[in-house]
Amino acid sequence: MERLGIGEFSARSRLSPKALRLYQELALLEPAAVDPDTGYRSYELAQLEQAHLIALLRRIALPLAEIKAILTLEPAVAARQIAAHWERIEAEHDARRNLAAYIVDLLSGREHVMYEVATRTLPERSLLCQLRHVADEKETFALGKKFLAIFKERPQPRVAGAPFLILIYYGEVSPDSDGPVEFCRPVSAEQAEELAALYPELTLRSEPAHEEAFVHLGETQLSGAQWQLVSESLRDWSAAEGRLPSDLGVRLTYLAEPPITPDSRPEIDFAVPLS
Amino acid sequence: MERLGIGEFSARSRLSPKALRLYQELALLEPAAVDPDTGYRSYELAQLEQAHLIALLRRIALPLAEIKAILTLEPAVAARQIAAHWERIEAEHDARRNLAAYIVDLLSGREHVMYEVATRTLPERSLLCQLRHVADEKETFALGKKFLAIFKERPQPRVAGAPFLILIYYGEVSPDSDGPVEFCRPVSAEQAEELAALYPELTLRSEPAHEEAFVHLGETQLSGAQWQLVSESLRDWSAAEGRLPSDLGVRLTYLAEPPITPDSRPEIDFAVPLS
DNA sequence: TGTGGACCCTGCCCCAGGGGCAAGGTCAAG
DNA sequence: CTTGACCTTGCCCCTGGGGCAGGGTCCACA
Repeated sequence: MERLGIGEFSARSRLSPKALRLYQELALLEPAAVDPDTGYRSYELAQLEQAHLIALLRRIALPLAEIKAILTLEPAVAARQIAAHWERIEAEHDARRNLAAYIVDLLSGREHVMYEVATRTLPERSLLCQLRHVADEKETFALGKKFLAIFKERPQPRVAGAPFLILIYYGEVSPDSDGPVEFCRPVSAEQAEELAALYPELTLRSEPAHEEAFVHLGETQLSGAQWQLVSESLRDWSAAEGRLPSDLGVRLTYLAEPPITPDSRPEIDFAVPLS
Repeated sequence: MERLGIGEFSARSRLSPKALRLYQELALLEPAAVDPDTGYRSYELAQLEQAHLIALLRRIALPLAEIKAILTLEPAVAARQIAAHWERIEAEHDARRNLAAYIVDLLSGREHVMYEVATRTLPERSLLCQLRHVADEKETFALGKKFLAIFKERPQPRVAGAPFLILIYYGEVSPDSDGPVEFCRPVSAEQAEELAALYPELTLRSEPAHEEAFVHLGETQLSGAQWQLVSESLRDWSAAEGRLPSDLGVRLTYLAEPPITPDSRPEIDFAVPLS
């Protein structure tokens, strides 16, 4: 069995010796043997394959922790994971692309198409809510579906004219910041207590009357790219009107109940409470 | 003039206080005033604009150092810089996309289209060379053009059958690793000395006879995506044949002199010397 | 006039994914 | 035996902040 020193192995795998030592420490790629006296590492030829896979995965910016997980999987499963991961990267990249275009337009003095902002006053409301931490939009969608399913099981008349679902984002939903997001259903004040008893997994809270600025998005799916532009529109409006958003979270208001599928395009408002 | 504490300014600009302190330290965004006794920072409303621009630029992953440079520019110039920067990001992303697809295919057990590898033996050659550090492909192209221009000024007959330009990459050409790249023109051994005198800006060196593995790319422009696949093809071949590349740099061989324009598609070989 | 709570300060350690360097141990060829 | 190439560990550096500790400030309320 041919053995390679770390230098040889480094040259053949195109991974630096430093990186190889790190991968050993993280149990990503263990040398075939380590001399107990000298500490010299030695690798086997067959390990080049794994080393090469790691190098490839690093080149698409996969974190070492995820690489470690992927190495333990069946190749076919690993392939699906990587494809899914790449899709997320692709989505983030798309959002950034639109933002870059917006910035360039902004600095060039070109006008960018913005959304129209209006305000509305809301009365005090009773809400049945569920607070959740989510890492990406897909998870939000899945949780939203589960939330709505709760009401399908034990259906209750909705408050007339009220949205059937409100998503309140208390923080950015992204890999580095996981919300939280609150899923809410407005209920009538009189029935609030008895309904709350009916849905023990939900929290009843009431929201004081307030004013909010909103953008009507129509029947659409809110992509990362749109999200950027919508929040820019609100920022512009806020600066022009001198009205400041309060810190109560940004809301997506679903106005009419559609059949919820990944392709459904419910009628949405994007809103921020004002202080 | 209304002043804001760092907390207020942070909330309005959506930059964390920590980030604001960092930006002050880096002279990116200086507070309008700093209380000499307490160290309290205060900002002016008008600074929100700059803060917002910084936040936007950070969201497209522009490094703070580049943001600092951009802030000093005319908006229109800044817009062009950002557009150019984004184009580079986009190119890198494209290369990664192809690589991701390749990895997924590899792990799925699907066959990927690979390039055909052959070998050839080269005699000892005399080369007139210029070694340069380059950060991206555009720079390589620009320098290659300048290199060829040298020979246009003082034209010399070429060695029959030899390529008119060889690019030797001693390291990766990317933002974090800038080559170096060597631009070479083979010349006949007898005339080498006198030609070298004619081109004082070039270095004369001779390369020993050797064998190299190569891929014929035809008339094409080598994109980042192709580059990945070509080097995978050579790696596969190397593993299968048991022949190892020497560390003398990867070569692009331009076979026939075309008119050099950004759209030209000269006939190219991609080669690695064997040890 | 105190006092509590909200702000704010600096300074330190932490993250990934290594790069670079220093001080010292090892190995093979001449 | 020496020399140079190779290897080891350990430490500090980079980005762009997050988080926390220990301590100072500011304002409103009692």
